[in-house]
Amino acid sequence: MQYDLILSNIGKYVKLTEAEASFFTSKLQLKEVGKKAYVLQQNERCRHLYFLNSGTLRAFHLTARGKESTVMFAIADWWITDMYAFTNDQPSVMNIKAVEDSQLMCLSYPDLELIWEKIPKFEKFFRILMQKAYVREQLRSIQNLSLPATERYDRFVSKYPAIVKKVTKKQIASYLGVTPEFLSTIRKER
Amino acid sequence: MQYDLILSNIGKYVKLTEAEASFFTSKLQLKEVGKKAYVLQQNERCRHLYFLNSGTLRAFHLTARGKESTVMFAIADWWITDMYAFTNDQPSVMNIKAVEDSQLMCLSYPDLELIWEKIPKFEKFFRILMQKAYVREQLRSIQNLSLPATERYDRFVSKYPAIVKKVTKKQIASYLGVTPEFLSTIRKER
DNA sequence: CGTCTATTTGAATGTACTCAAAAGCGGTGG
DNA sequence: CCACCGCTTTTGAGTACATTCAAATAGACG
Repeated sequence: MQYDLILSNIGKYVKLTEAEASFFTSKLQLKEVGKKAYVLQQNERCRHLYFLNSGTLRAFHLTARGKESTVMFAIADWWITDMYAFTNDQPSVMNIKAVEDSQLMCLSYPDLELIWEKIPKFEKFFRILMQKAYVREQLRSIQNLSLPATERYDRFVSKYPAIVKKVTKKQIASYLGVTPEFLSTIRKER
Repeated sequence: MQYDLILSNIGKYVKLTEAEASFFTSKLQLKEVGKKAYVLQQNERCRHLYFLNSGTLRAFHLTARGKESTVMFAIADWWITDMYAFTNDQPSVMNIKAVEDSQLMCLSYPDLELIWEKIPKFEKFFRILMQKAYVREQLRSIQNLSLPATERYDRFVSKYPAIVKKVTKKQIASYLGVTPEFLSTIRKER
């Protein structure tokens, strides 16, 4: 049922007892959002950490001049939030918006703290989650600095084929840091 | 003495007993490196996590064409390693090199696992460390995508004044993703 | 079917790069 | 202690990559 995916996601890294699993799931809230709905608006407080049961979300930063920069995409089995805003209780620096109808599990920060306190294994799980997220971002930085746009596109397509199927070229362009027009000319060369 | 800085760094987030602190420090190895010495070479295995007691290190990726991209700088009180290579036991994707004479504490992965096992508080500490590192990288990505080089430079200078004092303009340029020549023209406008 | 947005195409522009060379600076050895 | 050497930084000219703007085409959705 609705908790299967999230429990198996956690189960990849730590083993929970029945009691621990049910304590954890008791803190989860189910949320369904329609395509184009905002899960989080920039400058709002970010109250929840989200886990995607199904659908696709996109996190993006919006500048004063209206330029969008995609921070990340999330599909089923991914965790997503504005980690800066969530953990520091600060106005969020990004929007999170549904690319298609999505079902998510929500976890509040106070509940997460309860979980950490009661089940230390969750500290380990989130340590691993944050470690992987850090490595992912660092590798992305290296690629952005060292590779031309054309290779960044090729690598994105081969690394995230499932995401490529779901999102628009314009959204990929804003993830790669190029304009949609330029991505179009890159793709023509392929 | 040599453990004061690292213990106070950890103490910001978790409280250790005397016994825990001494178990932890028993796993640390002191290392001194001279200016320009390599702490890690790209493609080597990355056996250690490092904490800087003093000095300055720079982590950078080197492309086939010889282009350097600075991943991060570290000064006293910072942790640094090739997190990808360290945690996955893979060939490292970056070099780590001393910008000036430096003193570091080294921790091996097997020892870190022992510490996690014996003192779960360290899972929490590293969860927080990884979380902050993730947030830092994510904010850097957003800036790289949304800001022109000139503003990225201004923000770097105001965010990391202590690092600016230690490293060359060329190294800052490779962190910002511009050529030294272009950074020079940016600075002229200031 | 009509509207809205995404995608493509092309022309003009600008930002950042390459290459070359001069100037500055720090370290080293005679 | 000073002269030289190597590397960093600056400067400038020419170039290339990527952007902006405008408009046509194509797709998605009600």
